[in-house]
Amino acid sequence: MISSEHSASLKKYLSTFIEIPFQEWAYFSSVLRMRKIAKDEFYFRQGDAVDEIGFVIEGLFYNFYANKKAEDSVKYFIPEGNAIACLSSLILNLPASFSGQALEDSTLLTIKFSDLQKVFLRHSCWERMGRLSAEKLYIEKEIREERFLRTDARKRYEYFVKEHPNLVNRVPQYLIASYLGMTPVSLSRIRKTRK
Amino acid sequence: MISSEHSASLKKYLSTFIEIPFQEWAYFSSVLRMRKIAKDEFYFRQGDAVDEIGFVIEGLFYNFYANKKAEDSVKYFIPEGNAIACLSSLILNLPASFSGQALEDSTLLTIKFSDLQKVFLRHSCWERMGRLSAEKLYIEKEIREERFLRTDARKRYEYFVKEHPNLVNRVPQYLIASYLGMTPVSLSRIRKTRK
DNA sequence: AATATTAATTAACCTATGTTAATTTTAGCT
DNA sequence: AGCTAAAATTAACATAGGTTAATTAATATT
Repeated sequence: MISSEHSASLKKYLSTFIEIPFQEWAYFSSVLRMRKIAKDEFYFRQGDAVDEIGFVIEGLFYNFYANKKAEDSVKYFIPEGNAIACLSSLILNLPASFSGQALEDSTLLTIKFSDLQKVFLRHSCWERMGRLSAEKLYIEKEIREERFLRTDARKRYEYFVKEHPNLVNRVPQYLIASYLGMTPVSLSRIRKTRK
Repeated sequence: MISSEHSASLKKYLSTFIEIPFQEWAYFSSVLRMRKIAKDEFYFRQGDAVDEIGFVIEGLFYNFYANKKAEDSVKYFIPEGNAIACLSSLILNLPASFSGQALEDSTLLTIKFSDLQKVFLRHSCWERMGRLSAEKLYIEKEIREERFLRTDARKRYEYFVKEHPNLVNRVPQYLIASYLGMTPVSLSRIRKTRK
């Protein structure tokens, strides 16, 4: 059982989507587990069979595709207050297509995907929560698509600084470069010539 | 009221996500409208207030961002059997961030977003359908993200040919180029040097 | 069928970004 | 604090892909 102190941040997160009946939250929080992951440790690795979703209570993760020859490709940063999972693999029941690794000492609340499937059947509020959070994730990816489609490297960095001011000094620069689809050398040049 | 002949393809599509009780389908199909859109006509325009989702029964659409100076940026192709909407605008209640235009004479079944919200409250099967289709869209965008992040122009075209063989000869080449984030000149060069 | 329009190809040239490698700075360790 | 390793910067050079413009091919129109 997780202390309410620890689950408060997750409850707050979920409450942005739905109102959770008391009983439902009681059940939901009973299937949560807490897990600490030290800096540089993996939460899951590309190729793993994954079967849970994590919620970052404190700390910071990043997801990345491991490339054979080239540098890894950073897919996403996940700071506290956000969910981390290889969602497509959970849904399609495939091995993880990317890895998740801690950039700081972190604490997660985790729920098994099978338990999540079960709560979907308990009460429609969970189904709704699932829909709304999937929609939110979709919109985030849509924005990312738009950036790759319409903007060059310099502008992508400008957007990043504007939209993730908290990450700029918290994440190594070469990972930001990778997230934005450019080399660390290129990002360094861009930073040098900013107004 | 839409004839069952016309709504069959939508029912089939939705049935890949959920089992729809008879009564629910009766209601759902009663709020559908049919709409024909001729080649080159817009379904919606960037900046419009949009309030519906379309399902393509026959024909083909594409969504694109209109750029000030540069060519338009193609976001997506929507052939028959797929849904077309500016989803983020519906969800966030914002003007459409891109346009949707017919590439062929097309037929749509449409549902008002407000009616969709209502069916979500009628029966949890709809909520589930919403979740599952949002998840599906998310996964598609995730794949697109991965392509922009890890692969060069040539490879992106190879994937396109492999994954959308039906579109290759149905869509003007310069739109495919735009969809893949390159110029028509560049795509022409790539095609010239393919094995 | 002839004409007009639009799309695709080709060529010449250009630029943003990649590559490699050396140098400096920063952050971690003991 | 001093040593080590990792990250960031810089410079020199390479290249994928952009730009412009001319040419050819395909499509639509009368």
